[in-house]
Amino acid sequence: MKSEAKTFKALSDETRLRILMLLLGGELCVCEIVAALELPQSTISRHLAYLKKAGWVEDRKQGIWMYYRLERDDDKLRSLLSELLQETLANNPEVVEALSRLEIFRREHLRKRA
Amino acid sequence: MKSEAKTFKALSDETRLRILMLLLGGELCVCEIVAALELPQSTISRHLAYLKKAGWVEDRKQGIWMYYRLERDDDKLRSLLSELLQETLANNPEVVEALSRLEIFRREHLRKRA
DNA sequence: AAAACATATCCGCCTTGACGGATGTAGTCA
DNA sequence: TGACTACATCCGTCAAGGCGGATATGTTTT
Repeated sequence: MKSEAKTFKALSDETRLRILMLLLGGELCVCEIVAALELPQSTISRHLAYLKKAGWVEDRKQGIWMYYRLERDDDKLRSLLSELLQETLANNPEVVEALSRLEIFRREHLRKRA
Repeated sequence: MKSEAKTFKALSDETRLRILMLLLGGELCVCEIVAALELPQSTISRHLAYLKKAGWVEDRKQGIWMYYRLERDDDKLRSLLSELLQETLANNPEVVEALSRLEIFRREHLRKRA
């Protein structure tokens, strides 16, 4: 029961919810999340570390960048919650806005990277 | 988005998860929850107040007793989460044990009340 | 080597909330 | 009225975790 509480706790912060909503769209590096959410880099890194420790995300280093994506294991609670988040928050204005800022950022940085 | 975070935060504590699992079975008074979970009354009352403030439960006073039940409004997130909890934790050993202690307590206090 | 960038972590500060014994407040019953 | 029960709240204590500027580390580019 402790692990379930921990899983929910990861969702108990607004910033982390937004990060997860972004990651539902696929892998992102830290600077993309920073741009999309307009928050200090240290804040984003801290929350990503939290999400990783809680088992929600995994990371991958590539050159300068650290990419984060949703963890794809067989944890039942987390997969159900992912669906539920998609269902409930996909059209949330704050999420939509963040996704739009993400697109703008990507266009500006016209994929110099791989 | 803040309210969603708050909804999840209510689920981020083991004791509150157990209380909610008990309430999925129907209305309960505080002393029944205390008996089922074997925790100090002040602890249970505190968590119930938290759950009420977070919109998860509502209460009803009857004589000496204070009855709590799951809130039945049309909050989509909460109703989905209730189903999910039922699905995920109904067979959890700690929950099953608590339910059994609840039954014993009820038999001992052979419903003097209405 | 130096400059520029991406990221993680450190730091001090502050708020939230968990704990449970003790106390206050009603309601009930004799 | 007095005793008993159910419950909420107060209290002091403590740990977790939020914030963001500053700093350290590592990578790439020139």
